[in-house]
Amino acid sequence: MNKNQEAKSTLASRPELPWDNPRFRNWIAVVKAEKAVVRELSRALAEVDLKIAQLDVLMNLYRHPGMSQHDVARKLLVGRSNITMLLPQLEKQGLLRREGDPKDKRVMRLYLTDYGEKRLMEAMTIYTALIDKVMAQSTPAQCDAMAEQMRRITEMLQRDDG
Amino acid sequence: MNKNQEAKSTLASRPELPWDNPRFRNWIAVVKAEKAVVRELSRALAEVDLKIAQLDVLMNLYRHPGMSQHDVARKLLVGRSNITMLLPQLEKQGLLRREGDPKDKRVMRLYLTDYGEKRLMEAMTIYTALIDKVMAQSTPAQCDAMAEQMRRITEMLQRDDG
DNA sequence: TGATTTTTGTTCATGCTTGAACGATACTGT
DNA sequence: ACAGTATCGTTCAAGCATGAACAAAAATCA
Repeated sequence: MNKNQEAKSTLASRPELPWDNPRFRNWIAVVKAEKAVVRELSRALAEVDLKIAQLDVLMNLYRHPGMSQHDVARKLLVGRSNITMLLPQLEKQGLLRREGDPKDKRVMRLYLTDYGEKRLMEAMTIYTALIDKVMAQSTPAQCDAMAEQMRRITEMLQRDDG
Repeated sequence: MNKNQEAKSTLASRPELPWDNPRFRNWIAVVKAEKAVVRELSRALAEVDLKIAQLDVLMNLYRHPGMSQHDVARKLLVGRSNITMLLPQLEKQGLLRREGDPKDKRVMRLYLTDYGEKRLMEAMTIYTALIDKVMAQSTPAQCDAMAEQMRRITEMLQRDDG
């Protein structure tokens, strides 16, 4: 392996290295776990021939039928062009349909088809199974506490944004 | 603004949805928070003209001077080709140098330059400042507990991998 | 030794995401 | 009504990550 650590005399002399900061190490753990779950989810979703980005769109359309492309983009925190280039694949597969809004000819309203809903349900079965397995690593109370922390973080950063 | 949300009657009629699963909602909170922090970190790192992927490489080289490209790729959970295409930018900036290993002519050993170390420290100042702000949303005990959960998750999924 | 298999890094084609520029449409204020 | 402004969706070029295919160099083993 690699055992050339003698250059670390410099390291020991440095005060307060980021890697010794417990908060920093804790955050790294979050990133790693998120990456691992996303990776696993990607693999699992291949079984129903869906990408995560596509599933995100379908999920939002299920909850909010008739969303505009702009709405979806904002909800998913991606650019509008991203949605534009994502939709043709989904439409070609017959998962959703786009209808021009008669009130505002600029916007396209998006609706899940029955087939799209069926495929969404298949994907969600896979998704929830994975999340159940992941969250089963902790007690429900711990999960709730963790989620609460995460929501505070998100809220704090969004506050800084605006 | 836009206030056309009357399509919500449909929502109430839907039975037992994944979105009502508390564990599922909790995980979504994790993903959102992670995304928000990554987004903010990207913006902040622009000040020192570094991408997150580049910083990841520099951080690992600081801790393990002489790593091979393969080692770095495995550590960062990315493909080897990714590293190949990442290095020229860093080398051109004078942040690191590549040396062929005399013992094994296949491998290229990577070392941070003094300048690279300096730039790394600047970036880490920004990084840790952000993480401190983020983690300050919870008590140290809560952060530790959360990180512990995350480590269990990562470990569980890696076990499934192998 | 010589043949086979692994490993390391590179190249290349592909796909995803972004941001800027654009046309069409709607809104605002005078 | 009209000129200026804002919004929605599209297009396009650019940046990044990925995986397959490849050449060079080790490692393995008969």
